[in-house]
Amino acid sequence: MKIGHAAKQAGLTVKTIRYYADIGLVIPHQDAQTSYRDYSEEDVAKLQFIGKARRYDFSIDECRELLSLYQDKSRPSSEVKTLTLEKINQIDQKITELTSLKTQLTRLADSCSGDHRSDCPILDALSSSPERP
Amino acid sequence: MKIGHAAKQAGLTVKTIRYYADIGLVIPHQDAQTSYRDYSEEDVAKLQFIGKARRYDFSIDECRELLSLYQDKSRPSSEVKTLTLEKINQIDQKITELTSLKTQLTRLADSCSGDHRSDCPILDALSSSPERP
DNA sequence: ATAAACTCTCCAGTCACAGGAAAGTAAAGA
DNA sequence: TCTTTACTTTCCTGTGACTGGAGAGTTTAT
Repeated sequence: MKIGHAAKQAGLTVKTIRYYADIGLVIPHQDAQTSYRDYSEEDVAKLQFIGKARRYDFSIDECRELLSLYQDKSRPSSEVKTLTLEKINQIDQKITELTSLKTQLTRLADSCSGDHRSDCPILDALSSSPERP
Repeated sequence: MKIGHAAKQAGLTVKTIRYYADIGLVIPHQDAQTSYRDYSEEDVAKLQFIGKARRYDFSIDECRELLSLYQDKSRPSSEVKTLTLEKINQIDQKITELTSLKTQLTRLADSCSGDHRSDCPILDALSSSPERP
């Protein structure tokens, strides 16, 4: 099937799929006559797999790893689980950072009257030295 | 003062400061003889300001805006507050997304035995069509 | 036969820098 | 004074994961 069709099936853009072919993530058969990419059902399944993993915030390299695990019928499930737990930790850490950031910004915003006057504790906090956010 | 000194004062790297000069964020005086950048105390204060704002997750463009508000002594504080509240909303949205992601991944990880056997519900979930994560 | 829809490759841009090369300049020590 | 070391300059490339667009070729529908 041609790339546009594959894109619809996989829920990705044509550009993205071409990019995945370029970086060797999902390499379709190439029609010698037309030089059109030709995607098999299996290719589409891989693309769907990647699309989902990307939505779960896995990087391309992690997708590559997951894909090879996916295709290796004899690998232990612990490998996949480890990768997933690592990803959960990364996400957790990011959430912690963002939450702290939000707390601090909220405190700043609360301290600012936000009216027509020019006096602004937010800018004061940003410009005060030394570095004590 | 020269760029290395300014970098230490501001807690940024030399590379970063040069980049900020390139994009017109903080443009120092240029010594005609040596062609060395020459940073004033005020420049350093701006760099510190930007460094702090960046740590608060403001983009470069938002920093540019904050900086111009910072330098405009007559602007109303409401403008700064609005920008800050928008940023808080962005962060909040990101936290929500990540939390949902974490929940889903945790559910997947929990369902996987993670042992030597090859059977893996995580990969099953990633490869199952249609798109119901 | 023609027009619309699709595909191809190649190049540039995104964001906020970091790394590194090659060359010039300044400060410190012998 | 000479040399070494430390600093600075510009320029180019690379990052991640694509997106947008140009210009050309191909297929399908009318």
